[in-house]
Amino acid sequence: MSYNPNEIEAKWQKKWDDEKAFEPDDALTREKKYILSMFPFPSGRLHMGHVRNYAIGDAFARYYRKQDFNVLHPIGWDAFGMPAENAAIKHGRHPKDWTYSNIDYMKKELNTLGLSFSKTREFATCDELYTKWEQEFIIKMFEEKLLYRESTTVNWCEDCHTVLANEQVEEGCCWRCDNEVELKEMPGYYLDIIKYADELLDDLKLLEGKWPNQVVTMQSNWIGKSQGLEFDFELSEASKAKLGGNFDRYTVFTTRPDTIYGVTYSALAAEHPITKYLLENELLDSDIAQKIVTITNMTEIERAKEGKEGYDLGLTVIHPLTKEEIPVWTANFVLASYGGGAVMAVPAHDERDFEFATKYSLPIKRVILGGDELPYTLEGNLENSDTFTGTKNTKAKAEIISYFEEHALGKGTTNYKLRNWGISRQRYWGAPIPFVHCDSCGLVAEKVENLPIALPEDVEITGEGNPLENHPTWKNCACPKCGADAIRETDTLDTFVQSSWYQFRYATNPNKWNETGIDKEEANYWLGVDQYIGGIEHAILHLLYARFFTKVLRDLGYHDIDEPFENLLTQGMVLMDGAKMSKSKGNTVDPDALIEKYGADTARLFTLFAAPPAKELEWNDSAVEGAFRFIKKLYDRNSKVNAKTLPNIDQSTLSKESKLARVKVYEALQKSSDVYEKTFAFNTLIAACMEALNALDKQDNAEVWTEGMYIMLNLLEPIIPHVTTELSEMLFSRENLGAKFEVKEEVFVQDSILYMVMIGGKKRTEIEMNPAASKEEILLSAKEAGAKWLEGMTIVKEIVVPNKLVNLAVKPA
RNA sequence: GCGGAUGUGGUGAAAUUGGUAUACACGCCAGACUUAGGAUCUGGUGCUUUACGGCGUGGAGGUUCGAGUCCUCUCAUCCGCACCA
Repeated sequence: MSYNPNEIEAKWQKKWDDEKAFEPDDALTREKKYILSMFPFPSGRLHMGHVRNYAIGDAFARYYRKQDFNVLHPIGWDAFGMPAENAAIKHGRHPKDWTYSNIDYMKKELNTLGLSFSKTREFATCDELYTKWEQEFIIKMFEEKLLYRESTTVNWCEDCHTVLANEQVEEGCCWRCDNEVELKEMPGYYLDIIKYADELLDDLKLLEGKWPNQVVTMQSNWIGKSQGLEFDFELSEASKAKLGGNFDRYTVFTTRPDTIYGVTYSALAAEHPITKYLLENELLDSDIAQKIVTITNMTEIERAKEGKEGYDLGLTVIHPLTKEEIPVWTANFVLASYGGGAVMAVPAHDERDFEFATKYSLPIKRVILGGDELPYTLEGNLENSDTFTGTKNTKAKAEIISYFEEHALGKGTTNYKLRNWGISRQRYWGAPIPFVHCDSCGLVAEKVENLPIALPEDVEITGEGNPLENHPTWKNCACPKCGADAIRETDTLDTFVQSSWYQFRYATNPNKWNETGIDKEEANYWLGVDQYIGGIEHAILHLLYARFFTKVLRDLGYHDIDEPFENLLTQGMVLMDGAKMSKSKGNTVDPDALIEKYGADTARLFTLFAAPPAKELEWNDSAVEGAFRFIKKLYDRNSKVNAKTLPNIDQSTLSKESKLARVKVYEALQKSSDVYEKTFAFNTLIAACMEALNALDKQDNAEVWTEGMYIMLNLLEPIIPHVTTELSEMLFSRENLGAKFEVKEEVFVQDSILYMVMIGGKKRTEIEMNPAASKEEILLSAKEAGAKWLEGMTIVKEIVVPNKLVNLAVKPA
């Protein structure tokens, strides 16, 4: 019978379903492994990236199941989001209908891959039951003041008609549609992620060595912690008067308090309240005012491209130490969103300040010695700095902060680049934010017993405005506090909120899903995820938010876990002709067609064999053929097996070829645990199995064949489960799949050992030695064999590396 | 600019962590079987040289009996952040 993947695969997929073979054990007693591939967005069809992601995850899950771990390997659907609404706009389909029918279709596709998912724990994040618990968390966060509403300048994508979080802006463009992001002032809901910045940063240490370095550093840079001094500049009397007595002072932040005596001007952001006041009250020349307004209309990227630009505001402040009067400018390089939107400028020791001062002929005052050229930004002793003169600048930082604190002029403080997470989206297809606006009570959280606040089904989605806002009745409600007529919040939650806690939802037994969002005991048992697998594109967004949510939910008492994902494997992209597969480029491979032609096992084998998982995977049709050939060959060799159990082999009776075959089989066995637990180099494990099969093929001992197949089918089962299970059932009644193997050392004992002979560091010849030969005997043989190259030479050093080589260092006699 | 990675045959990639570089696979070449082969099987395949040999892991040095692996410098490519005071 020849290999027929479609038949075999359908058979085992059905059997696994019928046997409910992959459900975790409800008794939380055994040691566990939680294996999770990032859940998919139900876009409509599976792509090769999914295949790779789930093939890797499945290999881990099946491996650990075989090692007797209690394995949780779930799947679900990240189901809210813009594409559902875009489909509605384009094809007139309801987002809910579009989403759930996509899920149905993709579920079938996933099923043909033979993945060992728990099927009872599957859910979609748009299920109302999921929304219900998410809304509960949101309300709790509001009660704990981790969630607040404020009106501020936000990133707005006109294409998506919604606000974006900072993390969702890539080079000034929307992460989803690549449209240029605009700035807009509007109210929204924020989660206080900055409150957790220190823990998020510090706990990265726990992930070192378990997460890719790159991801750890990216998160650390994104949080962007810096320490320094915060102090106030007091405005001069004349300036106070000019500002109508509305301002006395403003705060600045610096990481370089050591340069405080070098301050020659101060600069405010165009959005700073003082700048705004001057504009609104027409206290500036009209052409300057006009130019400042132009700056406020530009994004940060545009401002950066523009070069340094600024205007004298005609104000002065008092230097806190020298009491000198210092001019105040507005400058386009001062960011409104960081450090209070105002800076002290030290042109002598800061490149930006220097550039600006040079352009506008502002004074430059040197306060650190070292180098000839300005700006000087390296270390050195202070000068022109009153009592601090002569102190090393690194030391002076702390001393000056202390001085400010002692004299109540300012304080040491920490700043982060991280901004609070804006979670409102002005879209329909998301989880409604469970709040109500009441004329008398203000912002009120919905009562928990009223959850979920579900989406109305009868909406018109046109792409114009917020569909919930436009709905005639949905937003009308009673205030949960006073009962008066009130208006429901029409913003929905960012979809990243859903993916921030799904790992806990899976861990909760579905029979409790009605009663609780997260079961504490089960969460504590299953989490953290022992192996998380997904794309590097989530290095900041999802992975940072999920870490944050984990800590918040811990502090709200839902569980005791600090980090959600213990080990992270970021898989590389699937490429074709050197470019990422995409519909628009037309360089895609359809997984369905591939499975139809070769079967799921070939698809899985190829994706794991062609490259190590973290690397990019270049698609190659003929290499897919190669993977198929290997499976076919493996299948054909079932006729070589002559027993149903693992034979006891007398090593001494074997031919050289049979001995080598056993070596290869046991080498593959040795490799296996290393690959699953340390290196993740599935490609090398597969190569080792190919070598073993090639070596078996070069000999004809039926017992060696039986042993080889018995072991190899076990090793390959996590990678190509259908064909291995089929063969295993046929040959060994599946007993080898659960078997544990000892590496038999006698297999590696050789009759003779080949030593390489190096003379003068160059490989010259080889000698064959008895394994029991002494060092002296080996050297003697080596010298005999290498006599030709030793002529006229004196040996200065003799090195024997056991079982490997002899190296004779020589020099001319 | 800052940070993180990566550079090995025609291609995807290995190398027990300092010990015979190129395992495994694709491709290519030759042969067998075939009406045919884009099926299957067998053998070969780093470069160079008639040969002995020489040279080869981006480049240049260094450490070592011995370096793809360690050190110094350098080049190239990819990714992330980017006026964060």
